[in-house]
Amino acid sequence: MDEGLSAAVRKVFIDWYRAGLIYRGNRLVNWDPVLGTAVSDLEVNNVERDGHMWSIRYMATDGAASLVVATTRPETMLGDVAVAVHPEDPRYAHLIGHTLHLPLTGRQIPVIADDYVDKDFGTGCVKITPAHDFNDYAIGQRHKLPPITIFTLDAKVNDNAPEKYRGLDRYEARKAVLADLEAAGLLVETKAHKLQVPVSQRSDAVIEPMLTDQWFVDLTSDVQTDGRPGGRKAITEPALDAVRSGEIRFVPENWTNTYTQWLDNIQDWCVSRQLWWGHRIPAWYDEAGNIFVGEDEADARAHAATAPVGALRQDEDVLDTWFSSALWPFSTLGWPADGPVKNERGEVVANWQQDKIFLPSAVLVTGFDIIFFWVARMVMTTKYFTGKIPFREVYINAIVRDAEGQKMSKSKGNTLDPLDLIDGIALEPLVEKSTRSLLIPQVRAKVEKRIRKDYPDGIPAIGTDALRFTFAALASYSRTINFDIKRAEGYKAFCNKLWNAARFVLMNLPEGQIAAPQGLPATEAERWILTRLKQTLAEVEQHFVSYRFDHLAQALYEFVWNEYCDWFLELSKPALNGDDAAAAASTRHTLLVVLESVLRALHPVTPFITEEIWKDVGPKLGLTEGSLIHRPWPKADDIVADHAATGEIEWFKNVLSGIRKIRSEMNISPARTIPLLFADGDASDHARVTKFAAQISFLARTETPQWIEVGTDEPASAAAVVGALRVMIPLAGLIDLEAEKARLAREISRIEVEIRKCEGKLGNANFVANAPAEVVAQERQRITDWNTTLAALREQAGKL
RNA sequence: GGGUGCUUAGCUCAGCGGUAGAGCGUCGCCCUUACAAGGCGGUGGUCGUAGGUUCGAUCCCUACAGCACCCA
Repeated sequence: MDEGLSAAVRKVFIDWYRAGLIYRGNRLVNWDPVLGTAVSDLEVNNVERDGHMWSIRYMATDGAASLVVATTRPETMLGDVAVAVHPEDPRYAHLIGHTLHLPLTGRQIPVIADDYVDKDFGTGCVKITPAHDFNDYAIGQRHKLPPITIFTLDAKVNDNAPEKYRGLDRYEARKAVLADLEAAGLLVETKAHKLQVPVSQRSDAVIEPMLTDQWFVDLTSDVQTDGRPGGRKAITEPALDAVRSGEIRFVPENWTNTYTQWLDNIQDWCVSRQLWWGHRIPAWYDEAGNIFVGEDEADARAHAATAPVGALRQDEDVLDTWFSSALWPFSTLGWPADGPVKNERGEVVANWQQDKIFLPSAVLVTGFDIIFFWVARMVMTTKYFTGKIPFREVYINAIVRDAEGQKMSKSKGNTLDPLDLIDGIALEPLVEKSTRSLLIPQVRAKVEKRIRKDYPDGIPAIGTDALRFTFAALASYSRTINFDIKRAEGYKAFCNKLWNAARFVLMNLPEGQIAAPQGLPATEAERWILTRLKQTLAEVEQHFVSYRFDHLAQALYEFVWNEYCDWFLELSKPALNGDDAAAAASTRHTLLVVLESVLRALHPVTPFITEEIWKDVGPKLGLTEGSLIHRPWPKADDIVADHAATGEIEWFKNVLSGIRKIRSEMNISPARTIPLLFADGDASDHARVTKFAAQISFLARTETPQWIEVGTDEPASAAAVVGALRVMIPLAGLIDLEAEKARLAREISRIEVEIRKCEGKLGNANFVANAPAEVVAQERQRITDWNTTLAALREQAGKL
């Protein structure tokens, strides 16, 4: 173990001990009889198991009466010290204060009254075994009944029990006890019962509550007997306040409740473990059992109030692993040394004097499953020992589950190795790998079956960037992520798309650097894509601030694919190949500039592919950083918006989509060049058609568009409507007249539905009176637009 | 028992008071000179159930159901 961190652990233990905040006590703890160690409450899982509820009769010593207790653990009766009933239970009021024969033991125990007892559960009588049940322990304390431990540390019956049961395992003892009760006629009833069984997280062994000597951190007392502050005041409350006051913020916010609720109900922290690895507890005992705590034996002696009796012996136990983890925020910065900390090669690895400025750090990223284990305890120790909070924000990420929503775990064989997702793996090796460590044949068969069903072709190679992008895209505020490989495959396609877009841009550039054009970019398409880039970057920045990586990934995905690739790259083709040299030069530069900004924005999410592409892109812009990671973050503010251009391009997209839709629905081959006519429309439509004629022809594969003058005959055509403009494709030889009529009819009825919805709203006096003016205005605008479209569609239908 | 979430298209998930969205799947046409890991165009949802608040509810409130997790 690293000496610097060991020093931190020792100092914390010793300081807390000398402040009266760590104590050694004989307490009931969660004992793992397989590992032979105490474990903390947090390391115990309660699982539902099928068991039994046994009813046992205890006879009163006066011979007149008896009562029946119900229990799920009959063997613990060997350690019973009383039977409790509810003080207001009329059935048993007459027995309170009497004594009972405890069967099989020859002991006598009292009947006591305690309102912990639930009158309606079982028989209303509860056997009290303080040494092996937490609730019973509390009752025992209240009634000053000394506990009787009946198990050894490996859960076998000990010498406090009658001889016949000694040495039996707790479950063998159960059988023996039941058999003897049965024989004595005292077993009244046996019935099936579902019960909560405490199970050790690490060993899966059933926990046995056991009275042992352990070390505890006081987190619950307000004030010590000598007047010094107790653990609640000194440790727990400052940690609560740090979050309650907003000094530390959880993202998503609702985890604040989880944190505060736990701290509000916290118990003292059992920090000793009977394991052979870990930080050894810096405590020594003399032959009289006195405790000496210190850096080492000499220090411990020096700080002792009394002289030790005989030789000192160090505690064999080690500290809970979370004890040292709790110190991470400051132990890693060199604390408790007050200067440079060197490693074994003499290199300075930390220096508290300098490094403490990194406290608090900005953010801790972690899973909600260790909010108690780790987050809360870091806050406690950091506040106590440095007076500062450890971090300002705690981002709680979701936990990844398999496609069926099951928590991934090695014992279930449903884990996915990230490397297998990145590189791909064939079915057989995947099956072998997933079942290799499974020892139970039934589980093995089940896992194999599931894998063959879920991944019949193995796992395709997703790639590092695509996997990273996938997790970003899945990182919403929800608490679980059901991992679906299909989603990752989609994002793999995105990486491919980006790669190909870059190839297109680069292959269209001449040798050498690409200079920026004088003044504004020459074309509206450029000014539009720059405006959209500006908006996207602004959005991305917001999503970083709010930790919405899913929205961030989505925004960049949409910009790259749906706008840059689908529209700008396509629009650049006529510009690059057209006659306007200035437009071509300007477009080349804009293609490059937007790509370079996108690479920067995507770099945190897809670091490798962006870096690789940038190696070619950066130099073309004369950038000197040499590596994408050295480039500054792209700022929305650095880009000039042009909203007029946006309007122009939106119009263009509508016209083009209209033509494409007709082509597709009328089954006109994409390769075929078709005639194109425009009719009606306003002055701006005329100007736009003139401006975009070449691009429309190029991208829609049409002949040069022609206008139909008002009043002249027009050929039967299929038409799309954009505002008041009719975009028409003559039918002759291309289109089925009936099919077009049907298509128009569908379109008309769809719009009529929309109009009726609008009319319904606007016809409602309450809506007009109560809704905000802008909502009403928006509704009026919509109905106007729909009516314009409808009129154009009807005119077109009439012409057929 | 206490608590916290979730329930939206076939699947995985966004949206959370004012025209229901994405990816994958699916259907049709296309190997069009960056990309078939692609292009273009479709299909698909009374937003768990029942009440309530509101001019208006997938969104807010209440109850219920189902699922998940946390703490006893």
